[in-house]
Amino acid sequence: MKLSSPEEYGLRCLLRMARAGGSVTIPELSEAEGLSEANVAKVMRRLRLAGLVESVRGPAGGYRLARPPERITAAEVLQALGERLLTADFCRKHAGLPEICVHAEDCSLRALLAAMQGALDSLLSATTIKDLLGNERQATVQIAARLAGVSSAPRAFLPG
Amino acid sequence: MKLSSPEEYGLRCLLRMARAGGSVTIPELSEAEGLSEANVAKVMRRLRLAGLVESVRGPAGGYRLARPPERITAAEVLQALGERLLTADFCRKHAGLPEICVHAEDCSLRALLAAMQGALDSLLSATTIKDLLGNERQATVQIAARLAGVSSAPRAFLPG
DNA sequence: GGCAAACTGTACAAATTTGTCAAGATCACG
DNA sequence: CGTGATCTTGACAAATTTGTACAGTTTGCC
Repeated sequence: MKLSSPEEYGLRCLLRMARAGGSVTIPELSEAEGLSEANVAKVMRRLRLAGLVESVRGPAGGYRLARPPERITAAEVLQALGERLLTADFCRKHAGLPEICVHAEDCSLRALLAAMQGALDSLLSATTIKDLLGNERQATVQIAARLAGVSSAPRAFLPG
Repeated sequence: MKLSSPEEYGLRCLLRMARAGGSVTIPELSEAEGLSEANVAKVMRRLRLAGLVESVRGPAGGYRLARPPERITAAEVLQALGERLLTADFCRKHAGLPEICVHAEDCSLRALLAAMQGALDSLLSATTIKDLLGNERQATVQIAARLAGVSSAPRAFLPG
């Protein structure tokens, strides 16, 4: 069980964009993340189709986040770039007999997958891009706070 | 993000074995799960190397669980057949620059992966093969009970 | 209008994962 | 002690995933 390449690269690119603040080009992301431009383009396309980023063509173009970082969840990103653990066709696409899913074993496998997905969703839908902007230790603290249902560092509005 | 084939097949075969009670052969598992014998053999080998099942060769041979179903966790099974979300070489084996991991973005990705793995471990190490032996609904209830820290159906020892 | 920078989209190549095959080793039983 | 059922193992083939190439489109700027 591991993250697919698009899932990982998509997260990395979004984090880069969030840190950069404004508009970022494919060559810039390519350079920063050590990925080929073609590969970055492929990932960014999917993020655009999912509505997580917006693109501007032509010189001075590039990508920008479609929403502020605190309103983009890790769950949305992974959903946009990969599949869930338990898909609708799970019982169809696997080995052998079509009626195999009526057996108890397979159904309980579905139960396990559903529980795993649920555990991940709790975490991922509470975690935003903004939570991940610090270093590893800071991000760990933010994620833990989210899971505990504690709003991180409540502070006054800053004008502008 | 999805289960690898060995992970899925291994869980299925272990559930079959647990239901069967005693010794089960590769042809039997192959038939029951709709997998080729060669494929079953490959998966069972890894389960044996991980110490989750024991094999007997020769006629009347086969595989049996190395421990009772309530002492084999889903976490152990997945560990035996696949990789964890965050491996030691995560920062080494990925695109480009070796020093890329000193950057804040990548470290916070590590934080996310670690949190995801932690959430899954909580679930998977509390869930045993025995919890999955019923049908889908029953398994769902068992898993939920484990997560809540409630021991399922406490009952008296049975002699033998 | 022409050029260059940038995104878009499809088709193809490379790498990894998955599945199969075949030859070998072990053992119960007669 | 031979035979057949069974597990064991490494090499190979097929499928999927991943990465690249390339030909296009858009747009700001001169």
